[in-house]
Amino acid sequence: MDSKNLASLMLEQAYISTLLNKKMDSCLSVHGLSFTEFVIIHKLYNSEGGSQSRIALADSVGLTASGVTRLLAPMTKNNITVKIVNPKDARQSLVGLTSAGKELYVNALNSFEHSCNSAFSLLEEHEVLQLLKLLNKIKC
Amino acid sequence: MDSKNLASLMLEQAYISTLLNKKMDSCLSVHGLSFTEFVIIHKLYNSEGGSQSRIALADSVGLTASGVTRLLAPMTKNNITVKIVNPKDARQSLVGLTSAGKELYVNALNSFEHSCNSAFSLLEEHEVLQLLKLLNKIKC
DNA sequence: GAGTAATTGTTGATTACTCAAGTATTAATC
DNA sequence: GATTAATACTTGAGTAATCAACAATTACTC
Repeated sequence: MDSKNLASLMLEQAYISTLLNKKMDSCLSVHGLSFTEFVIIHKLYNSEGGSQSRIALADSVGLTASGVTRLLAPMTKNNITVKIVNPKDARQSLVGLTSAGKELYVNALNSFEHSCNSAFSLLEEHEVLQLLKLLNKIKC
Repeated sequence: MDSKNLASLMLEQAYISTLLNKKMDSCLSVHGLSFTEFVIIHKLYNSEGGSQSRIALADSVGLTASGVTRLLAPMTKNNITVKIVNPKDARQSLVGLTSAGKELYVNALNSFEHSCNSAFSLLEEHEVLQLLKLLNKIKC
């Protein structure tokens, strides 16, 4: 396999990703959310029981525990997320969405999906699935 | 087209990209380079005439002009890049690689290609090309 | 050719992280 | 049951980027 192609792929992927991130940030800014914040509330909304530990959240999002702490502080202050004490393990504090947070998610999801539609509008359905499959073969 | 698939694709892509970025950062750190710095010297090494304006560099890398200025300052101080005054346009200052910079690039490229090989080792050649083609259909 | 607009950078202030070190709690070992 | 190790955060310090505002220069228009 030609290393040159692999290098190009990596560079192209990184380039596209920065641009997509910016696109998503700008589309979500009308809801007062960054893309990362949206990903967090998306994970919370779609997680079993509606709550998760900070570590699990960090892993599932690709952030450090520290990053999650810092991200959640203002969101909790703004009544989007809540800290739920775990009675079985005092080290853990679970994070959940408030009802305001859930509502915010539903609205933001709408904008997000719009923006995804626009970004991927040149792809046929089978290409989307193919892309997903190929991305999942990458070893990070 | 199902919006849910597109949303998943966006989220998956973002997740993989952060992990890949970290992987590249760590593989290049032995050369004292961040991934972004590597991308910069890659563009310079492979650009016609061996030099580029800061704006062109910023665009090709997905950074702002400001980001490029800040990135290049220490690299110029460390004798990796040089500022070349453009006699035809005093606003522009072109950026080029020093010979130390070129040498650094060649060494770093080796590590980078190794890391790409590892990241994409589960992909067949035709899948790599397919992935590249699909990524280029994304509208950022 | 003077005046306005556009381009190319740089800089101060801010944001979004990271890492390393610390605290608190739970689990494992002897 | 005491000690050591591991886990789940949090916090201080630092880094890498952003944006908005600025200066310098060039291009456009009348």
